[in-house]
Amino acid sequence: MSSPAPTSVPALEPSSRKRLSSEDRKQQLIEQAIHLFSQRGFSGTRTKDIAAACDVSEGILFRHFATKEDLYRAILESHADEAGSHEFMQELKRCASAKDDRNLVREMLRHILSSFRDNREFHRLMMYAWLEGHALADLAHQQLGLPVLDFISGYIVSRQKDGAFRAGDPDALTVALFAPALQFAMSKYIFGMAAFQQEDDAVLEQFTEFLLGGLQPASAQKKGAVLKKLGS
Amino acid sequence: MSSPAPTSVPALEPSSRKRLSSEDRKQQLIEQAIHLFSQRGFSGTRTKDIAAACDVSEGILFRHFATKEDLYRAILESHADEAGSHEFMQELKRCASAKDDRNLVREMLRHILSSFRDNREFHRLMMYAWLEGHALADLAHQQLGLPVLDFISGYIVSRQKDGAFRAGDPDALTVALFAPALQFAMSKYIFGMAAFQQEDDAVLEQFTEFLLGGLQPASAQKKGAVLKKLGS
DNA sequence: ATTATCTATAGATCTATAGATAATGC
DNA sequence: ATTATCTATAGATCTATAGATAATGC
Repeated sequence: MSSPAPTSVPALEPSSRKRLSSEDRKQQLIEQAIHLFSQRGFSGTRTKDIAAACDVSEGILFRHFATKEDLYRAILESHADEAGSHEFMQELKRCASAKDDRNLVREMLRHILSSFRDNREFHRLMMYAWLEGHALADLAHQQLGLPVLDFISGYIVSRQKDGAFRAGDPDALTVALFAPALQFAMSKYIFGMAAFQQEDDAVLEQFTEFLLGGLQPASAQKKGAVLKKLGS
Repeated sequence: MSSPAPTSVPALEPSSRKRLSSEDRKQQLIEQAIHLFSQRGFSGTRTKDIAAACDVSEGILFRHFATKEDLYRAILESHADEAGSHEFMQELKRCASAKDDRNLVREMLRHILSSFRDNREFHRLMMYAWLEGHALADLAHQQLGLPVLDFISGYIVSRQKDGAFRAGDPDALTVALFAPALQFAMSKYIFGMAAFQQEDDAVLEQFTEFLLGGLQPASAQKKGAVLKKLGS
């Protein structure tokens, strides 16, 4: 006990404890909250820890956000309209009007993979929100997810009319197109599963060719459904 | 206010408050815990609520499980070895030795869909466990998931040697095969997304044909990778 | 003068335990 | 006699608030 630890020492150098503007502090709180909520979920995260991560007292947190739930909402809303998907949708439309199936599929998958890679915390958060049945998960999906899904579904219909894609329920085919990249990205970036550490670029190419194959009309394939159906 | 509610009335008829054997009560607690944990996650669920769902006091819960964490472990462990996947694996092997690709894929998808349909609470729980980084999620995956993944991956390799499946990384192709059914089942049964309410049997057939198409070697398809590659 | 911040604390809730009580099985 | 159960409560933790203090901008 040579150096009796004083109980109320300011832990950090005072210089590091800047006094931020209301807006800056608010943003910082949101930022740290994303980080912590994404790791432990809403009910697994303590307001105390969020405040500590910003090096302020809890009182400050509740001055900016009346309740913990308010803070959560602010996060989800802050990302809900933050698209970056504008350019992405433009790119998709370019490919679609050129009927460039390969690049359309590739861009779709690339977007999914990079979105999860670059915003894994947000996606983790959204997954918690889905599990917890938070209304804003649904809202975010309607704003971010559905437009893309609808567009792809529509493209499939048009290409089916061209005879370029197999017949079948466009919605099911849409799921089938998105699923591999989503599944891979979730396993790798959200769940951190050990078995999914391949490079994004490599699986991107693999999936693209596979999916294009799946989209081929049955008649374009050597053997398959037709023969089997007759046989059984 | 004709019948003033007394404050400490035994809420239910005494007859319904059976005194269960230790083992029965334990099972009941696990059952209700699955139900509640799957809805709100580990930290979102109160031991008080679990006990109440079994119509016993909290003390009883802690007599059976020393800590809340212990109860959680007991749940995950109770399902970890509960396979039912034995017959499933047998069926897969039958299809594999007959080189019946279509039925193999179909059985795979059917198993995924029915597993999520019949055990949605368990799967929700596992998803929380993954997000929360619980070690037992990884354990369960190693016991339940990996064997199947490895088997499929091995089958793909063998069929590639036959020239029946397209070339490519077997692990990536395995993901692509599982992904649509997993994605659909998760969206429908775990997240309860409004857009995924199609019948399992219908999407099962759609996915099966699509995936078989994706597995076709490039040379078996009318146009595709080869021509495009030469062109670019 | 304004406003970001801290300290201290209220009030609620949550996990876990101790000791008393009542139902069951022998 | 054994053991499942309840009641009551300790001790920790968590959200949220009130009032005092100190840094900033004018």
